[in-house]
Amino acid sequence: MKPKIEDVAKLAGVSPTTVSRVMNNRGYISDETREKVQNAMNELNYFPNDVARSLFNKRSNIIGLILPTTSNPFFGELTFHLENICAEMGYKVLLCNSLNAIDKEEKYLEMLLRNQVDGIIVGTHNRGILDYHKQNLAVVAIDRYLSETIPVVGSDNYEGGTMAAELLMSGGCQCIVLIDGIGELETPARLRRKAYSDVMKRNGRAPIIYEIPEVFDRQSQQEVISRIFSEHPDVDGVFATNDLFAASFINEAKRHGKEVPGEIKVIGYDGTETAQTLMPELTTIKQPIARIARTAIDILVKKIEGDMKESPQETRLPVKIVKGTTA
Amino acid sequence: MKPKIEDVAKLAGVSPTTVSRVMNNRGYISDETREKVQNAMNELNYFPNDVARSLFNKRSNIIGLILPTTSNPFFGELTFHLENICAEMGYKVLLCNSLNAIDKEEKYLEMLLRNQVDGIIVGTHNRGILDYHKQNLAVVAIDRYLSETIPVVGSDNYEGGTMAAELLMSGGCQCIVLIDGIGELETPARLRRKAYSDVMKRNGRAPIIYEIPEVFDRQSQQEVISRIFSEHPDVDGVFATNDLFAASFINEAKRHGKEVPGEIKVIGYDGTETAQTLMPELTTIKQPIARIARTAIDILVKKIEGDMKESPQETRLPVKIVKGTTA
DNA sequence: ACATTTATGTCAACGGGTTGACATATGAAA
DNA sequence: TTTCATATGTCAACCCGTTGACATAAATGT
Repeated sequence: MKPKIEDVAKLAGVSPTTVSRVMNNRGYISDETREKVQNAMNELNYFPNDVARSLFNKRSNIIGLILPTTSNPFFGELTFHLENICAEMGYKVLLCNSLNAIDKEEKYLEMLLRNQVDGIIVGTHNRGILDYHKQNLAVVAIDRYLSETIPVVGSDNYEGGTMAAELLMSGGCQCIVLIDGIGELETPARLRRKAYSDVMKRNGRAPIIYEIPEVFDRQSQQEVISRIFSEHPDVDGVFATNDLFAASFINEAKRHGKEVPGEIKVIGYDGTETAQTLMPELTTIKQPIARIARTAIDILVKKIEGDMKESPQETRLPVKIVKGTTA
Repeated sequence: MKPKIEDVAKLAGVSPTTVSRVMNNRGYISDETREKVQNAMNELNYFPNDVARSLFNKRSNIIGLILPTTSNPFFGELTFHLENICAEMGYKVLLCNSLNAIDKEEKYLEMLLRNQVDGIIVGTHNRGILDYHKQNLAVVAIDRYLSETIPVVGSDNYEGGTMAAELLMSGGCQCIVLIDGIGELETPARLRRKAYSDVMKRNGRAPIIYEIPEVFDRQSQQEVISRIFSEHPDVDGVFATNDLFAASFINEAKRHGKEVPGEIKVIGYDGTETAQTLMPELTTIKQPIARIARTAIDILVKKIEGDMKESPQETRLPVKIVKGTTA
C-alpha cells in the first residue's frame, strides 16, 4: 500500500500534524524535526496525495485543454507551449482532443468540470456559448469567440489575411482563390477570410472561396482542392488559411501539371516549426505560437487567482510574413 | 458555490444516499425517484466531484503521458491517438512534455504519482529505470526500455531500418550516411541504427553515423547536417531516423546544390500524416501510430485492471515503406 | 523570576462522495 | 397470512490531508 502521512509520522517519531506542518511550512518546526520527517518521507518513498489535498483546498491546480487535435502541427506546438508554461507555474494539464465534434466537446467539458479543473483553455469549436459561461469557471479561448465574457487570444488574423492577399495581389495574380476551413460561426480565424475578401473587393475582384470540410482526412481535402482546377482553371494565386491546406494544394497543383510559383503563387498560414522544416519553401503567415500560449495562460491564471480586474476581451498578437519561394 | 450531493438531495426531496444510489446504479431505485433526482441534478447543474470520488475509490481514472514534445509530429499524432483511445475507455490524460530532460521527467513522474494516476505511458528518455519500477504502478513504454518488467511497444525498428538501408543499397548508393538522434542508451529506436549498420557491414561498408543533438532547434540541426557535405562529399544515400531529419537534410542538400534523388537518395522514418502532407515526395518508413497507441493502452489498461497475467515484454508492430520520389 | 517565543502533541472537524449496516414501509407473490 | 422483493431513509465510518483550537514544555529574553 502507498504510505500515508501517518506512516511517515510513525517512522519519524512525530505526529501527523507535524508532518503536515513540515510539508506546508506552517507553524514552528525545528531543523532537526524537519530532517527526521524528510528522511522518513524518502525512506518510505512518500508523496503526498494531491487528490486529498485538492479536495480539501478546493483547488486542483489542473487546467483543462480542449482543442481539435494535437495531430495538427499548429495545435501540437501550441499544446507543447501551453503545457510547458503551465508546468512552470505549477499547473497540470488535462488534454482533450475534441476533433471539433460538438458532442465530444460537451463530454470533455463535463469531464473537466467533474475533475474540478481550475480553468480551461479552449481552442476548438465554439458552439458551447451556453455551457462555458454557465459555470463560473476561468476560461480563455484561443481564436474562438465563446461569449462576451470569455477573453480571446490569437494572432492578428485580419492583418495576416491582408498581408497574404496583398502579397498575391502585388505579385500580379489575377485569379486568387481562398482555401479555408468550414465557416460555420464567427471566429477570429474567420477574419483571415474577411481580410482576403476585403482586399479582393478593394481591387474590384470577386472572392473565390473553397471550404474544406475535415481537417483530418487527406482524401476529401484533395477532392475539394481538385475542384479548384476544373472550376477555375485560370487560378494563379492561392491563399490557404493554414499550411496543411497550402501543402495539399501544392501537391494537387503538381498533379495537374501546374508550377508553383511559376504558374500559381501560394501562401499559407500558421508557420509552425514543423511546416517550416518539412516545407521551407512555403511562403506563409507565421503566428507567434509561443506568445499566444503565454498570453492565454497569463490571462487564465489571473482569472484563477481571482484577479477579477477586467482582462482584455481580445488580444491580437502580431504575425510575420515568412517569405519562401511559393509566393 | 458548486452544488453538492446534499443540495441535489434536498431539491429532489430524497436522501443523499438515494442520490448516490442513482448515480452509481446501486440498490433499488424507482423510475420515479430516479427521474426526480436527475431533474434536480439538471436544474442545479450538478456534476459529481470526481476528486472526492477518486479519493474514496483510490482510483483516479487518470493516465499520465510523458513524452518529449507534442511539437514533434510523431508525438503529436501519437498523443492524439492515445488520448482518444483513453477517452473512449473512460480515462483522462495528464500531459507531460519532458523535452527528454531528465530533471523534468523526474518532476513529472513525481507529479503524476502525487496525482494518483492509475498508469503511465512513457515515450521519453529512459534513464529513470529506478524510479519507474520503484512504485508499483502500471507503466508501458513506447519505444523505450525502462526495465525488464515494463512492457515496450513500438514499430519493428530493426525491420524498418533494414528496409531503409536495403532500399538505398539496392538503389546503387555507394556512400550511405545515417542521421540519427543522440544515442545514449539502448532504446528500440536504436535498432534502426543497428539495422543500418548490419546492412552496411553485410555489404562490406563502414557505417557512417551523424548524431543530431537536439530535436528542437533547427539551427543546430542544420550545422551537423552541413558537416556531412564537407566530411563526406561523395554522400549519395541518406537514411534519417525520422522525417524531420530527412527534411532538414534535403533542405541542406538543396543549399549545397545537390539534387535529390538524382545525386543523393533520401529515406526517412515515421511517416506521419503531417509529413506525408507537407512532404509527400519523401520516401519513408511508416510507423503504425494508431496501432502503437492502441496496443500500448490495451496493455496498460490490463495492468491497471489487475490482469496480472504476463503482458508481452516487447511488441513490435509492422512498418510499411512509403515510396515517394526521394529514394 | 516572569513573559515570550519556539516546538510539538492531541483532537476534531472538514472537503464531497461512497458504502455497509440497519430500519421501515409498501406491494406482490405464495 | 406470511414472505419476499422493492424502495427509501438514517447513520457512521472511510478515503487522506489540512487546519484551527488548545495544551504542554523547553528555550530565550528582560
